[in-house]
Amino acid sequence: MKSAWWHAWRCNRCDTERASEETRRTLLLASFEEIHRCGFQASSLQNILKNTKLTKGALYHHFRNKQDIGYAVVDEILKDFIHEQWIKPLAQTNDPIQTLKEIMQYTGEQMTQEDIELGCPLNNLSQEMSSIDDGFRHRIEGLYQDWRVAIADALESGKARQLVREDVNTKQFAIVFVATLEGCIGMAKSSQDMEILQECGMGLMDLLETLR
Amino acid sequence: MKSAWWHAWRCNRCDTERASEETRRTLLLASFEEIHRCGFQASSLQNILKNTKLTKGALYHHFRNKQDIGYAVVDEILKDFIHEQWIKPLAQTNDPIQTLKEIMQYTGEQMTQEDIELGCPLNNLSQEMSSIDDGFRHRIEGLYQDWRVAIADALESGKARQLVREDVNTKQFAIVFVATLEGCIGMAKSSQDMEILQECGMGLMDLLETLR
DNA sequence: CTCACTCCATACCAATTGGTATGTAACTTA
DNA sequence: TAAGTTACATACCAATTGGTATGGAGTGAG
Repeated sequence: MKSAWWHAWRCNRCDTERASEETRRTLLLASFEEIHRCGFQASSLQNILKNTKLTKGALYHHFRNKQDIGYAVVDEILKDFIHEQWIKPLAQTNDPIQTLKEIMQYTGEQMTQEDIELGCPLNNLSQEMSSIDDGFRHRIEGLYQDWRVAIADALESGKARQLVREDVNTKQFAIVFVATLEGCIGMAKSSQDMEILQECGMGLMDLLETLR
Repeated sequence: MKSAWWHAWRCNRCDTERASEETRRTLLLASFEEIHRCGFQASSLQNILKNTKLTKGALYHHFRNKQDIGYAVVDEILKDFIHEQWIKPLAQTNDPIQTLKEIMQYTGEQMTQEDIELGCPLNNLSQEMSSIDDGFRHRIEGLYQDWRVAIADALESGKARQLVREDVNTKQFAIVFVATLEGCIGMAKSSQDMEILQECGMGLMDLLETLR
């Protein structure tokens, strides 16, 4: 039945459906945090449920199994993050180099001590699960691919505007850029030293400037 | 009792001590491989023992607990690897840039498909355990520190020989170099694509050349 | 010969794991 | 009103986990 406008006024079905989506979202966010803290394999469904005050009934109603939860975290939460933080700004910018530096600076400033300790959730999951579960690997590699393509495309369009040197290998640079960024965050994670992150960031910024 | 030379001829004590060290080494290597495959937390003592055909009695005779095994893997196996592969060659070289490129090339060529899939054991452990266990973190960070210092020192000595530009920030470069290298291996791991590793390697090689 | 010590095997343990079966309240549909 | 579906909660399960207690074979010391 199509919902007419007057159904918005107290449509019980809509209410419960919205509530259901909300609990699913709650489960998903709690799962993301648990996985971010402990890794996927060491993450415990008990802990997730403890934090949400929900039960296994709820969890296994919305997800088929633990693997399904992990996949959903990548497909929904991590994907959203990459798109909002990187891909959308890059798709709109006129000056890709400037935008890349701005995103780096912004995310660097937003980072708390805990963020540094926990590291990049995408990289964490990638390093842990890529060699163990192909479902994870394909999803994660897809995200990295989107990310790199967005950077390369932005740099190519920067060439057209003569804001990027013509001889730059944009595809290769995108690979190195993402790799270096993840590497830097990883270094900061193990050293738990903000200075290391900044030194790394500076190095990357310098590298970016060489593209002009 | 000091062992005189004639004790070498059938010293039963020495035999058993050597055998004991050997089983410890067997356990340690099997643990390293299991951890490299599954990560530390997901690694199973049962699997380790299954591969060695030893038992828990042996394992808990040589190690206090699972954590102790992980620490020993870092302190002995990973440390040895970094020192042999990177620190020693860098300490002896006259041309640090050339040596860095040679090590990269050599390790790149030696890498099997499985090595790419499993990634760098040091980085794997670092990303998994740094935020969870400070014992791991300190040990791993110590290794990274040694590694970076070796690179920076080599580059500094390269300055004296005018093989490295005077204005190079060697300490910062060492950080970026190690971060990028680990990032590249991580990218190759999730993409399972040798080409990605080579593109990354090329980028790093180019970066190295800018130091001359 | 006896005692103690090293090195390792066997058997067992509580705790935790992901997963399932069943129950039930709320709501929609017929 | 009766039947069916959704959205959970509760109770339970086998399997696996890291860890321990005990035992025994081999060896050196006294």
